[in-house]
Amino acid sequence: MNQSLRIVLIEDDDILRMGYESLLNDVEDFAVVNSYASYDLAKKHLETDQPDVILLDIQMPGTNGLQALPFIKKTLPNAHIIILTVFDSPELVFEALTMGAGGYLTKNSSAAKIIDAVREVSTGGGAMSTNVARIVMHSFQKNLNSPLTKRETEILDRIANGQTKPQIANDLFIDQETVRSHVKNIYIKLDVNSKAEAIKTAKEKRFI
Amino acid sequence: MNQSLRIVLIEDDDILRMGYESLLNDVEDFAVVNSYASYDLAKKHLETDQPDVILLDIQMPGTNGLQALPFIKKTLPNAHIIILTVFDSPELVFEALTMGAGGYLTKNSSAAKIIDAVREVSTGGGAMSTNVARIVMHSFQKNLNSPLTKRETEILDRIANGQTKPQIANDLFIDQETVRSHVKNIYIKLDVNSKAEAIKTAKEKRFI
DNA sequence: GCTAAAATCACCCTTTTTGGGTGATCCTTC
DNA sequence: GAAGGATCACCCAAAAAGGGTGATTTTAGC
Repeated sequence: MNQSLRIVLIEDDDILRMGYESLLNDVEDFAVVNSYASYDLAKKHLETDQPDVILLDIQMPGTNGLQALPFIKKTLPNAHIIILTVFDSPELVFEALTMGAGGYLTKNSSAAKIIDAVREVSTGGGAMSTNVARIVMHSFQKNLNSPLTKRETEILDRIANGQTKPQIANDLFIDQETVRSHVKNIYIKLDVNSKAEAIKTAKEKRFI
Repeated sequence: MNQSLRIVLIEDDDILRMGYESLLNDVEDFAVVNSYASYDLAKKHLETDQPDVILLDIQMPGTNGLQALPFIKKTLPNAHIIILTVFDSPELVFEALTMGAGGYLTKNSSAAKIIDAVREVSTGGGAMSTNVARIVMHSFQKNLNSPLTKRETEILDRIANGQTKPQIANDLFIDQETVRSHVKNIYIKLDVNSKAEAIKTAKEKRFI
């Protein structure tokens, strides 16, 4: 027989929590096993709840959602967590994703989107609302008008990965002096005079 | 009056191209102004086509979609480009996103998803299919079982950003010797003996 | 085919940074 | 009160960085 997908809600707004609960319970193979108004209230029950998916609000009394994330991950390593919040600042999104959230939805998401997202993350997939996708995609975008040449970019990239000039020279089959020469040009173009500044500037301007 | 959203398709499969064209033309405010079987055929017309959104296949005869991306971006800086392909390898996804694609859809996407995506990217939003979202989210995930302490992580992170030990000491208001001490412990924990190796290992294992 | 930009290498020089060893003190947290 | 974490100290030699100045060769755009 097919087991239902076990879902836990952690959301401090009573109306919303009940709304999500009824929404998700109406889905054939979904079962909201429990719902809590805060992580502090939820934590001692999570282990017995054995959720497959947790919908987690960020703003909550006591331990907030992002703070709770690593603890949940630790007690339930196989649970998939979807952040469900009104906030969509890059900082919060990135923190949630680095902490291992499987999804990040803003609360304007449609019922269908939420149901889709739960199903998606339960199989190890990813789910995010379009505004979050925008933020994430933006973070990947490189500056296409870099003043650095291909070779210079290659070398600066290696410097940013901690390689020394001799190592770079060796890897690229060129002389150390050539690397030095490129680095000097990089410094001039970026108007800096040290590795740290070069990396900082290049990252800020998205040249690397 | 409201202008229609001008769309251009670049897709080498005739059947698919016609299918997308008819799908998108059926949308009230969408207008497929032209469609091409390759970028090489499209390039001289793109400027006059003035598309708002371009659906771009990767696999094509001649210049492929990813190679074409920077050129399109250059001639049409305000056009939004959606990659529409069968491939979803991390490498291709990241390359497309760094090159400035506004969306990345795999070809198993439903008609509704494609229409949504076009509308979304046209307003500067992001769009990706769930399998792509999984790849992208995965790339953010940090290892929550790092052997490094908070301070060690902080310091290794700064090393990875090119800072020298004296600079780090200064920024963190601690002595250089303390930084050295942390670095030594980091090297022991990671079983390495240079910055480059430490950064490499830490990035591979997602400790930073 | 010419010209400019990019990539390559050379040698001058001093200062800074690195990495290894060995040890000690002071918190905090369980 | 014990352990792990964070702090600082002093030994040392080797490595790397950065600044200046100049030259050659390759590649790419008009």
